[in-house]
Formats: sequence, C-alpha cells, structure tokens
Amino acid sequence: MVAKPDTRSRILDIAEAAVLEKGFEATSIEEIVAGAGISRGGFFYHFKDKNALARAMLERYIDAENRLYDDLFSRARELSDDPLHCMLIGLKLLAELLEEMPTGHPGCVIAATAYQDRLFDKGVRDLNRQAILGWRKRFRGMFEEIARVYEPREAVNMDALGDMVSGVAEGGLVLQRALGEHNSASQQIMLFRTYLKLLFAPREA
Amino acid sequence: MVAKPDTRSRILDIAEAAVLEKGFEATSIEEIVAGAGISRGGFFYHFKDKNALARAMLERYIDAENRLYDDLFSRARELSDDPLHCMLIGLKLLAELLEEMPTGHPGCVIAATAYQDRLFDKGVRDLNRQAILGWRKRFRGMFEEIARVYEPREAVNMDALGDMVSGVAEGGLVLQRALGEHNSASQQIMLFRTYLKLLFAPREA
DNA sequence: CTCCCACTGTACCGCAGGTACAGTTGACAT
DNA sequence: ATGTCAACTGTACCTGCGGTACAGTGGGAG
Repeated sequence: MVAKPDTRSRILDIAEAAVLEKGFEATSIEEIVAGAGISRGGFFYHFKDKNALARAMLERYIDAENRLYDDLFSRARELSDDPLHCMLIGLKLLAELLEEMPTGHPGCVIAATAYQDRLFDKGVRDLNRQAILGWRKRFRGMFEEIARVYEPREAVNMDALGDMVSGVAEGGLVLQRALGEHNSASQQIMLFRTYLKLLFAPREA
Repeated sequence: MVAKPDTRSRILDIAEAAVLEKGFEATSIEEIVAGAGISRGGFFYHFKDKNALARAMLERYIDAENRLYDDLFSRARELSDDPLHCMLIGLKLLAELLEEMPTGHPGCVIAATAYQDRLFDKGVRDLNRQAILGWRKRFRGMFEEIARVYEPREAVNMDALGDMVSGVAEGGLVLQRALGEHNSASQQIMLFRTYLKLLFAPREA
C-alpha cells in the first residue's frame, strides 16, 4: 500500500502466489483484486480475461526460470572449466536452492497448466511448449559438450536427456506436492546427478 | 444405451475420459450426465458432490495402475529370475505400453490432482499420498533385492530411488502433455532404465 | 400388493467469469 | 488554465456451474 509499484505487476504477484498455492481455477478474480487493492473493473482493464492473466504469468515465470538457470550455470562455470563438473555443480546448486525454500518450491507452473490445458487458449499452450523446448536445447547443448570430452557409457538420445532435466524436476515437484514433503524434488535432482556421473564416467579409472 | 452397465461406473468412465482430456474443473457435471444419459438429479444420487466423484475416480485409477504394475512385473518374473533383469524387462514393457497408446497415455490423475489440490478435500489428498507411498514401497523393495545381488556403484537413497520410478513417469507425462508428443514418457522411462543398468552394473566386466 | 431403489424433473440459490459503460482522478502537454 | 489521456472506480447485468431440496415415478424383489 505504501509504495505501490505499477498495478499490473502487483496483480501478477498476487495471482502467482495464489495460483501456486491452490491452482488456477481455485483462484478467483475477486480475491486477486482484493489483494491488489483495486476494483474488478481495474483488473479487466489490464487483462481482458483470465487467459490473458495466465499468459502473462507464464511469460514472467519462464523468464525468471531462464534467468535462474543462466545464473546457476554461470556460477558453476566460474568454479570449473570442465563441462561435466560444471553440470554437476549446477545441478547441486539447483538441488540446494530447491531445498532451501522453507515451504518447498511453489511448484512449477508448467505442470499446473499442462494438466488444465483445455482451459487455456493456444497462446498459453504454445508458451508452455516453447519453454520446455528451450530447456531441451539448453541442456542438450551442455550434454553434447560433455559427450565430446567424456564418451557416454551407454548410447542415449540427447534430446531426451535434455528433456530429462525438466522432467525429473517436474516429476519431483509433483511428488513433493502430493506427498507434502519438502525435499523430494531436490532428492530427484541429486539422483539424476549420479546418473550423469555414471553415464559420463571415464572408461578406465 | 443398448447394454447399460450400472450407472455409477458409467459416470466414472465418462468422467475419467473427460477429466484426463481437459482437467477436473473444466469438466462440468452437465456434460457428464449428458454423456451418461442421466439427469442431474441422478448424478447427485450417486455422488454427493464433485469431491466424491474425484475420490471414486482416484480409487479406481490407483487400483488399475497397481494391477498394471502387478501384471507387468509378474510377466517380467516369468522371463528372468534375476531381480535386475526383471526390473529392466518390466520397465521396457512399461515403456512399450506407454508408446503403444495411439493418442499417448492419457496422463496421470495423480499429477492432475496434485496441482489442484486445494480444490479437493483431505480424503482425496490422502488417497493421492498413499498411492505414491505404495509405489515407493513396491519399487524400493525391488531395488533392495537388486542391491543384494549387484552392489550399487554409487550410494543412493532407496526411498528416493523408489520414488524416481513414479517421478520420471509423472514428469514424462507432463512433458508429453505440454509438448504434444506421444513418446516423451516412454523415452524418459528408457533413460531411467539405462540409469539402473549403470548403477547396478557388475564391478568387473 | 407393497416397498424401496434408482432414478427424473423442476425450482431455486450463490458465486464466479465476463460485458458494458458511465464517470472520476491525476499527470502531463500546450 | 485547459484539454487530453491513461488508469482506474462503480454499478448493473448476463451466463453457466456447483449444489440443495424435494416431489414424483417406474420397475423389480419380497
């Protein structure tokens, strides 16, 4: 109330917190406008409908996630020049980050929207798709770099391996949410990390 | 219409198909009763509210999934006595099964409900939790049996490894749904399979 | 013949999303 | 000082959905 940043992002803040806590449909426009201290008319001035809100939320979320990965792996790069070690450090940092969050990670918006996708329009679904394809490309690139130094012990599809980072994280968050535990996602990431250690282990020790 | 089985399970059939296609909230009672050829009153005669429907659907789904695992791994047992090979065969069968489905696997109800859980009552959430804990126990048992024969190359938390089967499957289904691809889940299962091969590989070849 | 299960049908309520639009307020430009 | 525009407020209204309440009905089992 004191320092009010522009209303649009205030709406997005409130909406994101509510949606991650209880789902998109369970979050009413009424409570968003109450939280943001505006009128219903004000909400529809910024977003023509709930779909537009979803799209804006997804965009913001994906940007934040991409910045997070950029930050994580650039910090890892500073600690090691070896692409495998860099990956292993980055995943460790990611796991720690997931565990540090006291209430657990809020859960990935991607999965939340994927399972309600008929509710959303094509724009929202495309955003979702592009985000996952972006992460595939990012991680596939890193794995290919690793594979040039350490020949993989088993043949793997690099696209699928790239997807596995997102997949394991998403799956871990589903477990975490359903079980009510706080560290499932970080544990799953750490298991994936041992997978990579085994997959790219040097032939002769 | 011709041969009408008992109405209750007909409602569940229609509801399950609709929910997996577009999500729980997007599925109206109206369309369920239209599909089942009954009146709204008839629906509420069988289920006091949508939560009761969700609970019944989850129970049915979890039972079916458990029977599927029982079947898959008992077939695998017939093909090999070795616990590791048995697991690898079972996962292969699972991956094939996921891929065979022409429209792709409908997606797991667990994830769908996990991300809308504020919508559901404690009974539904507990069912969800118990199902995942059941799978954890099942697979942890199998992995412990494997570990007694093949010492794991890296120390792993057996509970987390048990969870990873569910987690990789759930994550794969999220990817599949979001990407609109039909084989992401089976690919992820196959990658997990190579993980197990590497993790439990004999020390000296 | 009766009783009850499995419904049908109707009427009704509250809430949420969404539309429409008229009016207000403050900042900034001329 | 005046006009203009963006960013709202407020009200009224419509639709569809979940849910309640309950009166009535048709058919099979006893």
